[in-house]
Amino acid sequence: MAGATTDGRVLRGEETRRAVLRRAVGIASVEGLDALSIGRLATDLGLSKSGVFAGFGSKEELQLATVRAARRIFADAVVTPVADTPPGLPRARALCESWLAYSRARVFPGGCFFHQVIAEFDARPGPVRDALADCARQWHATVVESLAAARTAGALRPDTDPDDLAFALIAVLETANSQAVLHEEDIPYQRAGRLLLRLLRAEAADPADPALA
Amino acid sequence: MAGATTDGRVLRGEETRRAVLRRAVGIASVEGLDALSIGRLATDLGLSKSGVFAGFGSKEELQLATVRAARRIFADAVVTPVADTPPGLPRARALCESWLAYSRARVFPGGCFFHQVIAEFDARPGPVRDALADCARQWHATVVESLAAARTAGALRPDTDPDDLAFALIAVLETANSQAVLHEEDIPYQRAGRLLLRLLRAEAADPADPALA
DNA sequence: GAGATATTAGCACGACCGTTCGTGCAGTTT
DNA sequence: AAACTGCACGAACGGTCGTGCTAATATCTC
Repeated sequence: MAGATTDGRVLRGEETRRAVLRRAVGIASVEGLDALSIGRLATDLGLSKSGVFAGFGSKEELQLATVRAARRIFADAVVTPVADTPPGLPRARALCESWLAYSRARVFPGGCFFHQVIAEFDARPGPVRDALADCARQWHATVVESLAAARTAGALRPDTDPDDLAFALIAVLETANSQAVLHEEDIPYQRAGRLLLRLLRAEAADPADPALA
Repeated sequence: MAGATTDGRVLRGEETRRAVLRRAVGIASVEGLDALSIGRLATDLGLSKSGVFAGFGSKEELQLATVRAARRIFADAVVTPVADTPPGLPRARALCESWLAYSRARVFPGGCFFHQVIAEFDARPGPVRDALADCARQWHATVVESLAAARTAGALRPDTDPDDLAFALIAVLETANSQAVLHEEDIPYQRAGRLLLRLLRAEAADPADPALA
């Protein structure tokens, strides 16, 4: 009972699982979840194929675990850092900047993990697609929330539709990521920065709001 | 000499190549270019694996041919239909509407072919990535051209940056496609329609321009 | 210590992969 | 009619895939 949390065996297992997933999110962000192969992961990490397999039970479970791992990394890289900026418009802006930095810094080597794998699975019904849809919904909701808070706080015009605005902001972010990765340029990020500000200013109650400096 | 164009053998060959590519673009738009397998195409079409292979010479050449085929389909579905609408702002708007209709109608069963496969290959250098980058550049240039024409015609404000505006428009289009496919909804398309108009109006010299009705 | 338990290794399986080869056949040329 | 060309076929190659087994090896409980 006392050893339930200190069992060295399961601890070791979790550690290798983590190692596998660390590698898996990297591969998947570049080549997709389908390119994840158990044998390749095993070779890369000096493990046996059956060892990797045993840690997940099936390829689909490996894919789902990879999505969950990426979700944690995304949250840590994008959402958590803005927790201490004031809610409302400042936080909305911070979220966008944080996302841009996340893509630019290649937190995942292939750019945004979710852009890659959502495109891969969006037309393929199944548990993986469902998990990804959930991630997308939550991220979207996070942005919408901050915009709604900004509106109720009076920083955005009352007739602003937070859903529409969030859609536009996210569209700019995703497209910046996509074009920057595809053409190996920085320009899309600069463009996105300008456009985000313009979109927010267009809906701001006070266009000279210091949060949009 | 006279028979150069009536050789029934090469004609038959081209026909099977076309059949293969018809199937290939469909598969690739849903599952990606990597999911194209020569054996699967052969089985689906009642051909032999080696027959399909011989028609392309390598898997990569099959992928490139698939991209070229998709490019033609895209041009026919999106660009060609707007050739008879007047250049400038009307054509820019028509291009966007045409793109939206192309995605909505599932000209490719998995939504926009290029959204799918660009996400798949954007971080993987090679001939396929290069070909896709070319497609993206050309589409982007098409939109920019129409916006630049609109500006020189006086329909857009002189300080409008056609590149920025094209980026924003394309961002809205791509995101509508992505979300509509992922969540199996129509709402993203409606949102995109509204946002496109708002973006264009914001840059229009005359916000009441009949082209933006 | 002995014994229970959880993680890893080794090995084999059937299926599918891209690719190559030799062959048959339909159409063209002479 | 004979020689040639181009497409498609079937069989087979070496590899890799995901997935089952059965040991071997750590770690915990007693």
